[in-house]
Amino acid sequence: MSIRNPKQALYEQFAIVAKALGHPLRLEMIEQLAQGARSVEALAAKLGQPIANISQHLQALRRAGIVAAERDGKFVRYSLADESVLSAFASVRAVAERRLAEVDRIVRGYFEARDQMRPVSRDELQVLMRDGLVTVIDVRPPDEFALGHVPGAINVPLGEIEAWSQNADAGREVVAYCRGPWCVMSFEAVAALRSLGHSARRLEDGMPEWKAAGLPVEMAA
Amino acid sequence: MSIRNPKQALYEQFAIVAKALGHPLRLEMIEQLAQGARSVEALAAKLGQPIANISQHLQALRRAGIVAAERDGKFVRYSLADESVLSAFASVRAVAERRLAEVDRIVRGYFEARDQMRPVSRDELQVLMRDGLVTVIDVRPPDEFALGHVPGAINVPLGEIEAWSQNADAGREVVAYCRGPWCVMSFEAVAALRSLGHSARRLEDGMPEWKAAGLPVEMAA
DNA sequence: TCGTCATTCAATTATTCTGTTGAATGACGA
DNA sequence: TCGTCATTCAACAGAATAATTGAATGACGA
Repeated sequence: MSIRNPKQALYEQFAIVAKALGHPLRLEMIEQLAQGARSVEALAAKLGQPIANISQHLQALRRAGIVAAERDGKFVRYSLADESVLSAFASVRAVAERRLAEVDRIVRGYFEARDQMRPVSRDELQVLMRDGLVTVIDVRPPDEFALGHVPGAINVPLGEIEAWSQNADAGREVVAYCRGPWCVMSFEAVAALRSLGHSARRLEDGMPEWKAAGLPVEMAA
Repeated sequence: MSIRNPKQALYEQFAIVAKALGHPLRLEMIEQLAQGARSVEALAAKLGQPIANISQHLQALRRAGIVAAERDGKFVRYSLADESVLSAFASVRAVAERRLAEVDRIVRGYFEARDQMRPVSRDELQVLMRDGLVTVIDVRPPDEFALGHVPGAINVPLGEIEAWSQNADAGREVVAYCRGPWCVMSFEAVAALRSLGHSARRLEDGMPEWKAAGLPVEMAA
């Protein structure tokens, strides 16, 4: 244990990152920080935890290079270190979603007792679209898009995000959605768009919920 | 803590996956399993660990849905549960690479010092092979080679590099690959070949990435 | 049916992690 | 310079995890 070859040392570094992701509260903190920078106090209030506890978890995340700290007046504002954190979060979730039968069960229960913390709600999106303030993209594969999508949305499958973004107005905000709140594709789309300099957010949930809410659905021509 | 809403329960499931990735030995096991299915005994031998220890870590990985078990005669063969595991591994690594200063130091100090030449990308290698310009050697042990290798590659385990090079055309460039971007064997192979007067480079990554990219894989006869 | 043997379980100890408390730090505004 | 207040540190108890040992399982082959 004391004598480590470089290979083992590397694995230890990787393990530090994964271990930092290995706690429910820290994951929740990461999702909060994905919405924007937060002070320790704000995070603590949001998550209903003692401030000192949040502070310590933030230290752990910082040691792993997952979050960055920046002083802003009296506050220290924490934010995600970079976009790669979001994709790591998304792929951990992808493993959990595909493999843990229990997740399905929990997710179903979750739809009934949802709380408020998704970036853009359906109602909010309707207002934004009515006022022409955002571009809405549907990142699902074309066949799913053809079966019904948010009126006015553009179909931009994940693989085409980068090409599409080059012709898009970089100053206009993009709202991405896919299959639902636990679908990774819209996370990845947002991460990709942000790293390309665009302003992007996720829709709170996805197509099935939109249709279930009785909102208009457009079919392919 | 005892009363969990569905959201927290969900984060707990995600945390189980991340926690399972949060141990150097388990990460090493995952890299091994990315090469192909392995028995407990084979893994233990490969990593120099007690069998019971490996078995317990495998249970942890299985609980997290990261590996799958399948009985094969007397042995239980473990393998990665699906492709999403590899991408989770890769994104954890990406976070570590970008953010941990120590990783940079380790990588520069150990890996890059041994390989100042640009590694060969997969696309580049395909062109070089198509045009017959290079000899490709797979420096992994024969058992891993047998489970799948780059078509046309020759299996030259590390210990046989010197003997093999004496019968090889010294004017022909060699491309070596092994288990992946962090596998040391191809670095050492390239270093050995260069010191023997050959022209040698590494493939940028290794076998699991080649297979994951959907490129053809050849099995042993 | 029985022995073999790869694998798993159970129990132990050492280590690490978690959450709480209260005190210390240190930047800002007066 | 000093008080205020967001944040961090230090220290503790309780819980979880890791590695080791030896015994128990249970599927295969004879």
